[in-house]
Amino acid sequence: MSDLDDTATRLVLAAEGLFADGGEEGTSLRAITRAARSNAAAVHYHFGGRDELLRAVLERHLAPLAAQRFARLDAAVAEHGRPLPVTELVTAMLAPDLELLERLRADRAGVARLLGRADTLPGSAVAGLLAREFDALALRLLPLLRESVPGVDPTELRARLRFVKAGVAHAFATAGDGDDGIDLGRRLIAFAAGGLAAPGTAKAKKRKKR
Amino acid sequence: MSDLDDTATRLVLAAEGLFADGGEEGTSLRAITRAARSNAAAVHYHFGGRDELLRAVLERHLAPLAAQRFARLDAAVAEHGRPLPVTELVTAMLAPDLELLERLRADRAGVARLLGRADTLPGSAVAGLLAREFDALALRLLPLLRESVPGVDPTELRARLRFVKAGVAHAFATAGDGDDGIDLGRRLIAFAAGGLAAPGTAKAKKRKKR
DNA sequence: GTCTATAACTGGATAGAC
DNA sequence: GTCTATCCAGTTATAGAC
Repeated sequence: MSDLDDTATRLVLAAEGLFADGGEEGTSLRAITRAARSNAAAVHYHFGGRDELLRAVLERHLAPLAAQRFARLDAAVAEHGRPLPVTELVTAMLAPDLELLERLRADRAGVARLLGRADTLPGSAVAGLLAREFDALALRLLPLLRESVPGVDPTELRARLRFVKAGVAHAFATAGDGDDGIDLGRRLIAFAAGGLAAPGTAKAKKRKKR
Repeated sequence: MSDLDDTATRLVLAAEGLFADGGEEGTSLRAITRAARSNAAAVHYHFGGRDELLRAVLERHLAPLAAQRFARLDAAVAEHGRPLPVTELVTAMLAPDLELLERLRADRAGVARLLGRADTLPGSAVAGLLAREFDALALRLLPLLRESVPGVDPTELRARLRFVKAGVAHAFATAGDGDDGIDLGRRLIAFAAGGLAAPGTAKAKKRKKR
């Protein structure tokens, strides 16, 4: 661990703490450099500016999550075969997020809230990052989901995946609000499974054939 | 309409437009007063400061919504009696929001996105406002929901209501992203109804009796 | 790679005239 | 109620010594 007190690492960690409980726009570069016992020039040298530093903070958590989600899906398919039961599918796709949330809730709830806000942040440095991750996940997930929930239009399934994502983001964004207890993960999985498996909003189709 | 070009009204409207497509912290008081053809002193005279102006912008949209939701619920109960079918319950609680979203999507998507971000805004001027509205709605909704979805723990139902709220917020926050079509409202209602009605996460209960 | 010093601005707030 | 003028603390970014 030669980078434990590497300047760049100290900056990312300090930024994480301050962005977490001060808001992204509310915390200044100066506050960060003060906390990291560094200076503004170092931030520009290592990251290029304040926005890219925020991006680095988020990616440090999000990149591992994405990898874990894919691994869990592979494992679930290997264990249960296809079609995957909806609950297994939902559990596999949400487990890494929920485990991270559980880890953060104890002593770093602010970081969880920051991650929960991430995909609605106005700043452009972050936009796209989350969108690309969602697209990649949806690409892997939709074929499985279509088998698990037959009879629902694919574009509707994709919309439902977005709602599930919103639920996850909400769980992160409200971490530490008190009453959201330790069952939140199980409850979110049950809710998401029910929502994904709901009957489709079949309307009068305008297909070539009828 | 004596207040059409009232200074306070001009300020609120200008602020709405700029907060909407510039981010809440990204737009300055000066930009707002320039757009409203007014000045900083007027903002402080009428609202007390920049944060309270943001609060006024949000409340102008949120207050009518809250009233409409209660009215729709009353109407739904009057029409369908109790217990209310889940889909009717969900439709009644979400219709005002979805109609507002539809109205905004055409030419004021930025305002929709602002409202969607509202309950995760770090600033303290807004916090509590949304929380109080949710509490009031949940107080009215939970008794109805317990009848419509029997056999699920009340605290779990409350958690599910939060997930539904998150879905609504998400729909607003992503307004104008392109692919989220005109069916989003119907789809959200179907998803929410399915999630609310899902089987409870019954676990080994530790009750006095067993 | 790291720092100090400073440039070049913009922020919200307010006093006080009208 | 409305404005101008002003205060000053705050911001990011960078030049240039070490």
